[in-house]
Amino acid sequence: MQEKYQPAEIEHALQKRWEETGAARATEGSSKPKYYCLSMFPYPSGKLHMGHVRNYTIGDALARFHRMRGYNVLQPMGWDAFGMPAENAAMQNNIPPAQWTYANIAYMKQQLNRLGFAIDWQREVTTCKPDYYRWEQWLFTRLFAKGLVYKRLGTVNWDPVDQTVLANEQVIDGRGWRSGALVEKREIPMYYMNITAYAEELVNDLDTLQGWPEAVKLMQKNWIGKSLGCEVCFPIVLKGSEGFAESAEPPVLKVFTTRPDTLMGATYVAIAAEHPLATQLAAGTFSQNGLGNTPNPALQAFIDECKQGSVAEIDMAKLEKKGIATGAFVRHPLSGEQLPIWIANYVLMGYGTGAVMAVPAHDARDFEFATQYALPIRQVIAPAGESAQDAAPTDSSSAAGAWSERAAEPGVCINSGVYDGLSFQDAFEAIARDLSARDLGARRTQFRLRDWGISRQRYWGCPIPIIHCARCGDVPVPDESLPVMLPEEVQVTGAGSPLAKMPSFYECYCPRCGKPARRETDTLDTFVESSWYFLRYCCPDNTQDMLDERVAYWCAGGVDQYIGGIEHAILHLLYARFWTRLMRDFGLLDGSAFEPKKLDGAGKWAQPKPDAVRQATILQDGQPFSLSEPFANLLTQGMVIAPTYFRLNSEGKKQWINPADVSLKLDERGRPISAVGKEDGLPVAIGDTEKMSKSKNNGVDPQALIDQYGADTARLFIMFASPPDQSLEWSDAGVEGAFRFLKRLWRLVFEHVSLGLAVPLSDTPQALDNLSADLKNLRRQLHQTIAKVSDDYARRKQFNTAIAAVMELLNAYSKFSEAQSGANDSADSALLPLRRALQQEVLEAIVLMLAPITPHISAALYAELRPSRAQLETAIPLNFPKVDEQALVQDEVELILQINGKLRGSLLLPANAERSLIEAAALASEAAQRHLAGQTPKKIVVVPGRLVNIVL
RNA sequence: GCCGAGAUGGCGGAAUAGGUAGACGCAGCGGACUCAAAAUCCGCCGGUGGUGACACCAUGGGGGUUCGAUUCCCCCUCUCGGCACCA
Repeated sequence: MQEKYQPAEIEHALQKRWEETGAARATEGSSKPKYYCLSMFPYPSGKLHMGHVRNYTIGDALARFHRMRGYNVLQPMGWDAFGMPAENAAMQNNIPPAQWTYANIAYMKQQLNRLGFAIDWQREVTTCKPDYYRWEQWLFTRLFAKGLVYKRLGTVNWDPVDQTVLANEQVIDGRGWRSGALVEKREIPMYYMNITAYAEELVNDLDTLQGWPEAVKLMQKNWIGKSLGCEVCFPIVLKGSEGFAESAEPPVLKVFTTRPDTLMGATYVAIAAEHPLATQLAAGTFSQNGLGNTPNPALQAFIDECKQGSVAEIDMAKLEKKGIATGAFVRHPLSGEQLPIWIANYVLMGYGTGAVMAVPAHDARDFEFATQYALPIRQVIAPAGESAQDAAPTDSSSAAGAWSERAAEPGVCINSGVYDGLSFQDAFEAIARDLSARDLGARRTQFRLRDWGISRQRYWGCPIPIIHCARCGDVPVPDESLPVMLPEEVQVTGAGSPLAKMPSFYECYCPRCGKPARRETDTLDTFVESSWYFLRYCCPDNTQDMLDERVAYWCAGGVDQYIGGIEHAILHLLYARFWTRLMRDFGLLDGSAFEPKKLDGAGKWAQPKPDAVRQATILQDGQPFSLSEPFANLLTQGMVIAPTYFRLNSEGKKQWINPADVSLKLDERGRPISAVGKEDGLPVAIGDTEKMSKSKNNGVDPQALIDQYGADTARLFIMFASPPDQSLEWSDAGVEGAFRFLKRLWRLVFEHVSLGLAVPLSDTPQALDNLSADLKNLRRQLHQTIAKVSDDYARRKQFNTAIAAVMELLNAYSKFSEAQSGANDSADSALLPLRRALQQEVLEAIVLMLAPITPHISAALYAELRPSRAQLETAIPLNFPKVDEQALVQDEVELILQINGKLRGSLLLPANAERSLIEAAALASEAAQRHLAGQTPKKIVVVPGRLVNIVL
């Protein structure tokens, strides 16, 4: 055995062997239970960053742990390869996006292998390759035929100088990031996916996800935002138009409200600037009884003003509330009162009907707006707990005081005529009923969730398989013409869509009538690729079908463990849940659909199916395979965050500087006060601490860490630094400690092995009866540690505490060994063989417990400890240690002694001591006597196995 | 602005079901070994008072429930994530 720990040497040797033997390959149809361990695939941005290392180390640790526990494990990896950064790189470096992407993939794949992840690379999926994206084109055409994909206008950020659509990220302070031009909203035709059709199911099924964090389920629930309320119709009137034609049905303005109980407090209505009524009133095309047909330039000016700025909701929400009275009115559906129609920038066209009834007394936003524009505020709800009499009736703008959150809470109706005195629920019912009777409203369920716009006016994405024909309309590309290939040689300029400038791409013939037609040049949102990649891992080699029955084997009951960043808690996970249901409803995830398929000629899968696969396909708990929820257990990893640094360039734009190129000046307490560039020594501004990202250039490259210390130290350190679901501010202080620990482990094993191997104590049960106290104690700690570590891996998924427990055990081992070497020549040397056997048992267990996290050193050390058993040919050759319950038994326990809840001492008592004995011992103790000073205790609290509290 | 999460020594963090606050590690200080250095090993290490035993204070801030609160409840501050075209 080598005396020194040399990570580079052992890691390279093992990685080579694992690769040669296909150690991480997963095959269907073993008798073991399956465990599908999935990590979110990376965007190939160039290099791995610390977030990747953290994510994939967690995944690998869980995969290896379960393999050691006897599972048939699948751990795949792939590339979320379409997206904007490739186009930006193309512009910056004049390199085609495809070339840039494939180069990054090659580099990052090598980095992943250097970290020793047990990935089954035979299942690698790359989303920018036609053999992947062809299937989403294929499904798109079917979704389109069923109306689950449809076309309508959508609003985008428009850069008027570059004449191009911008992503929200490309809009900085309301300006285009390249041109600096003020961004405008523009409506263009786009394709949408009808996710709202599944809103009910998506929100209801959250309750079935027992393996998901509550926070994620809550965020999804709020995002979908199911609310019960009323649709209320306000008939539109123009001043002076009443009485002309009473019989004529006036057009109505529809609003949605969750608070119909406040309807009598509505003092105006507000519509979004994009609302059709706003457009008509401004243009003078809304007319009634000969009125309202003159254009209103002031309205038009306000609507145009609202068109400025980005479409991002966060920007909209931060806007100062502004509005304009249209001069038009509506009639209150119950009171008949006339209320003014305002156009307001705080009303979103995307939610509900794009119009709201405003109740300033009981809604914070309406209150702010009404206060600003001196609109009436009418209190109609008495706060719960206060009687209706106590609340002063108000009906004037002068009553406007400060807003109190309590005003928005449900209470009892006042100032509401026939509804006075009714509770929220009763008023809701009564008003809904009365509206319904007048045909001016009805109960309605409204979702906050909007349909998913999937068109992108960009090049590096999956082409949308539609052909626009002047005669036939939008025609889906027929199966035999799929895939629509994305040309890989292209000029990206940042102005407009490259595909729209390539006649060779868009010129085509209509598949229906054969006449010249134009191919769609938009590409799909990259969230589409990441919505189903985990299913394709099961069958990436199938050239005949999108999915096959191997999905039924690996995804029975869902992916067993999904691991990824908390930033994906809403969008990605919701889209994946949605797509899984779409594929289910198209029979793609249906056991019976797999069965009769012809699979011959498709390559590998033409082989007879293993029984386990067939059974998974046909029967699962007596039901045919079907999948709705893709991820049974979800671990949302906290962000790896780092400070951002920047300088302003001559145009006033921020140039982000990587933390590696910055040196900090610290104050006495170690806090950064200023920063300078390492190269030039010039000052650098310190920005926020944010998630590592390409756009803020604050990612830390783990490569240096791996080069210096090896993969095991990098893995150990990042897992030890904090629990996986917590965000982690990057600092490499402490890496040294992880490395030291591995060196120390190596040395202790070396010292043990040098004295000759022993048979572990656990293999000689007859010896266990003769253990001395110190042997018993160490062995108890060993098995307590095994129990704790197993629980941390399997249930808690908290690795920092598992590592800490192993470190403690190694400390105890070290003390024990030292004491032993002093005792060797004394009388108890008869115990020497037992001591050696226990040391062997402890070291083997430590090495195995660490194997999921530090697989290389573990495999190498186990080979020294158990040369006969170590099968280094396979990736995870070893069984996880088992707890010996007998070793945990304790004769005496320490109880904490408290007096009035304060720690005053401890008691050593038999583990089975009765309450009376515990109380007596507590009262008799020296500490109790001192504090009691003759007083009689009021009561004594005994918590078995933990503490005694004497209350005075 | 809205939704979600978090805040514990000089630093990362532990305390799993309301029961010893600070495990484990980093940094620091002292010592051993060494010609010396590195490496390694041993000891100390939240604050205040005390020679000491010990006492008091302390888990972002303020209040509450409890024999007992880092943990539960209410209010507030700050930080992080998401907000539909970053992925």
